[in-house]
This record gives sequence, C-alpha cells and structure tokens, in this order.
Amino acid sequence: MTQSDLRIGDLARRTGVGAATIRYYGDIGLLPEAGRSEGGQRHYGPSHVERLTFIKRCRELGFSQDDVRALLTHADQSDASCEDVAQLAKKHLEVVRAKLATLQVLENSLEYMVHACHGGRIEDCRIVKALANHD
Amino acid sequence: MTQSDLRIGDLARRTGVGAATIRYYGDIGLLPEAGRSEGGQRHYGPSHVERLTFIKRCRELGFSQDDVRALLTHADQSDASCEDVAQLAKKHLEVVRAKLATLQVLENSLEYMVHACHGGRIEDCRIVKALANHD
DNA sequence: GCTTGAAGCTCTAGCAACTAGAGGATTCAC
DNA sequence: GTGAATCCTCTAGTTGCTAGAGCTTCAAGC
Repeated sequence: MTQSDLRIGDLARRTGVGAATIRYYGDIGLLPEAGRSEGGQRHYGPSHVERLTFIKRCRELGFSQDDVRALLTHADQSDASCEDVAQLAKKHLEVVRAKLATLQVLENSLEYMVHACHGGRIEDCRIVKALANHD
Repeated sequence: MTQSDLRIGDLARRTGVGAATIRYYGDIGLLPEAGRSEGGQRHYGPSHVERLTFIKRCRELGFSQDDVRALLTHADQSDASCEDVAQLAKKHLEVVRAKLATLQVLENSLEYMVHACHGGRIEDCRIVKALANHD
C-alpha cells in the first residue's frame, strides 16, 4: 500500500471511467489486475492511470476492444517499429470514413423525406411511401 | 395454402432479409405471425412482403426497432395525420446529424495522428503519444 | 474502541439487434 | 421411397458496457 495507491473510486474520478467499467476492463484483461488490500479491495498505481487513460482515449476515437488490445501490445514494445500502430490507425480511419459516407447518404435520404412531407393524411404521406418502396 | 404463399426462404430471397432475422422479427412482434403449414412451417403472404420491406428500409436508414414500431403503427392508421411520422423522421435526422458531427471530429483526430507518424520506434511514436494524453 | 455511512466486493442479468449452431422434422423432386 | 434441401425450436454468443442485489470493508468522528 504505497502512498500513490488509488482505490477504484479514485481511479474512476481521475480518469473519468466508471468503476464498473474499470472492473470490467480488469476482467477482460485490458487493464492489468490491480493489487488488493487485505480486505480484498483493489489498489491501483500510476501505471494503471496511464494505461486506463490510453484505453479511454482509444475508445473515444472509436477503436474496438480488439484494436485497443493490439495498440496496447504494440505500445508496450518500446523499441519496435511503429508501423503496425500506424497501420491500425489508418485502417480505423478508413472505417470511420466509410461510416461517414453511409451516414451522409442517410442524412440526404432523411432530409429529402422530411422535406417531401407537407402534412395531410398518412395514406398520402410521402415519408411512408418512401419507406415502403425498395429502390 | 394459397398460391401466393411464401416459405421463409422465399421471403428471405425476395426481401433480402435473412430467415433467422425474419423469425426474430416475428418473435418480437415487428412482423405479424405467419400462418403455418400442417407440419408447422411458416407461410407468408403479400402483406408480409410489404411490411418486411418497410421494416428493412427503416433499418437501413438507421431507425431503431422502437422507431420502426412507431412508424408502422402510424402507417397503419391510414387516415391519421402524418405529422407524427414527420416528427419521428425529423428527430432521427437530428440523431444522424449528431453522429455525423462526432465522426467528423474523429476523422480529423485520426487523420492528424496518421500524418504525424513518420515511422521510427514505438517509444517516439506520435500516435502512441496522442493516445496516451488526455487533452 | 465503536459506530456509521460511504465505498467497495462478487455475481447475475440486461441492453440492441441480430447471428450461429445443434439436433431434429418437414417438404419436395425424382 | 429416398435423399437433399429447407425448415423447425432452442440456446448461446456477439460488443461494450451498465444496473442491481446482497454482502463486506474502510475511514472518519465520537
């Protein structure tokens, strides 16, 4: 029990990640297991803060758990080339761009539908008609 | 067993929705229950084709199951006003736009990270560093 | 030292929207 | 009548958490 030890609530407040989520990350092996007090409560050190911050940032950027795992593994090998990391980031950027494109199409369709509707009875509703037709 | 009856595989092929998903939609009440043959196999009619197409289109546009349920309910009341439908569509359009905005921010961050990386050792990798820092 | 309330523990179940697989029954064409 | 294709039900898995029940531990104040 060093002075720098944090209980799960402290770590949660410091990183902005919920306690339940921190436990979950421990369970699935994303975050190394914490030390335990005699009573069984988790104690975290500075390395956990760092790692959890890394994980959080990855998740905010939309990386999947598997991606995060891979990124962590690479990041741990300090003298490896960072090509793999860059590759992962690029791949993810592609995914994000694909999603963006899809959403933009959706936006257009929805906008069209919303504009096409001028009130009236459902029977004549252009939105409903647009939804009922396949191309 | 009318001539127009479809077995689940036929309906799947005709609509592009998988058989398992069709059964699932029946289970959760999105699609009305099909008639059954003596042996217990499902038989669908033209109304099912229509409704499933509607559902599929909604899902493609990103509407949630609850939204789809609401849209179907409204669409069924042929002489109601279509204001509620338009309202749902507008609300969904907002959601889509919010997602777009988030993704665009992500895209920028990722792009920046990818460009910042010029190869080298992990230890110096700007991507890893960007991921490790909270703002 | 004792009390008390906050914070922690484990375990289970739930969310959305399907998808996959096991193991068996039905249907249909030949 | 046979064999292949299709269908049936049921269960469990996916992703990434989140909520709750019921119990224990910790830390601060008296």
